[in-house]
Amino acid sequence: METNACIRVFADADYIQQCQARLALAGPSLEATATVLALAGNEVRLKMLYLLAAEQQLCVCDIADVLGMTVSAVSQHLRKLKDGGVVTACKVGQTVFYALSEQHLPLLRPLLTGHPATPTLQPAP
Amino acid sequence: METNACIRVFADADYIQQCQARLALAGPSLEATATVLALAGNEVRLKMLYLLAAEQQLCVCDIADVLGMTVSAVSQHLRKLKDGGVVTACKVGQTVFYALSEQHLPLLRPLLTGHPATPTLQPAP
DNA sequence: TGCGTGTTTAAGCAAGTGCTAAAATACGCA
DNA sequence: TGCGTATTTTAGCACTTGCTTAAACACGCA
Repeated sequence: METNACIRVFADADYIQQCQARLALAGPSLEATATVLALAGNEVRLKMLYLLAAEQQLCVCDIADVLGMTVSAVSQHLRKLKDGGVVTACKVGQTVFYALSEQHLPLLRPLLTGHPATPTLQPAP
Repeated sequence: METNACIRVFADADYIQQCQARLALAGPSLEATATVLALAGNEVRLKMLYLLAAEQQLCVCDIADVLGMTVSAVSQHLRKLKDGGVVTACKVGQTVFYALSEQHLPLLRPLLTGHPATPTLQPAP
């Protein structure tokens, strides 16, 4: 009943069905993970997440200054991150501070560590 | 000299520059990571990687059967994964077996584990 | 050599992405 | 109330993505 099974030496139909069963179980979890990775798999957004991991929290216009981008563009990225549950927003007066959300931190932390970084303070040359 | 710095209570120009310095160091590494995450951040490709992690290696048409997709579509995904150094191809006769590459495995492994799975064999109901 | 099978490639297209520019909110303060 | 600032939203547009279909390779075998 397979649409295009090749003439494999071992298994075949059983093998395919076993893989499908595995995927049926892990599928939803994988789809949720893919959503988060798609958010982190953008150069600009990953830099934002890296900055937020280092600075705890940042407002929109500071992120825009650091990245050299429009406030509008940054705001749109942050919206996607917030919708995906990756960051949280905290409004103080008229400025909005964004921070990493706890929700996906276990998944994200290993992706944000191990990059070359200044150890908090770098000496002048 | 900032384009749109908001009136922050602490730091400002110094603060921005410190963040920029941090990004200048981690930037290239983050960009490489973003490339891999963009590949993994696709539902279909993440499932492929998950299957390869479980089965060690799979040929194109078996992946197509398991996912219920066209061989062509699967092949195009595998090409991207191979170009990104995420999987390797091994041609045996006329069938090509794909496997996870060692190169980005440290980054990918935590993303592929922790999903609900059958422990190799599941009993009949 | 020719056919069948496994895979890749190319062209085309609908849908999605990420930016800009401009308008719309939201808030604090005089 | 009105102004200035921080942010969001909208519309528009160039570009990318992921699929389908069809053709092209590549390999094993009679």
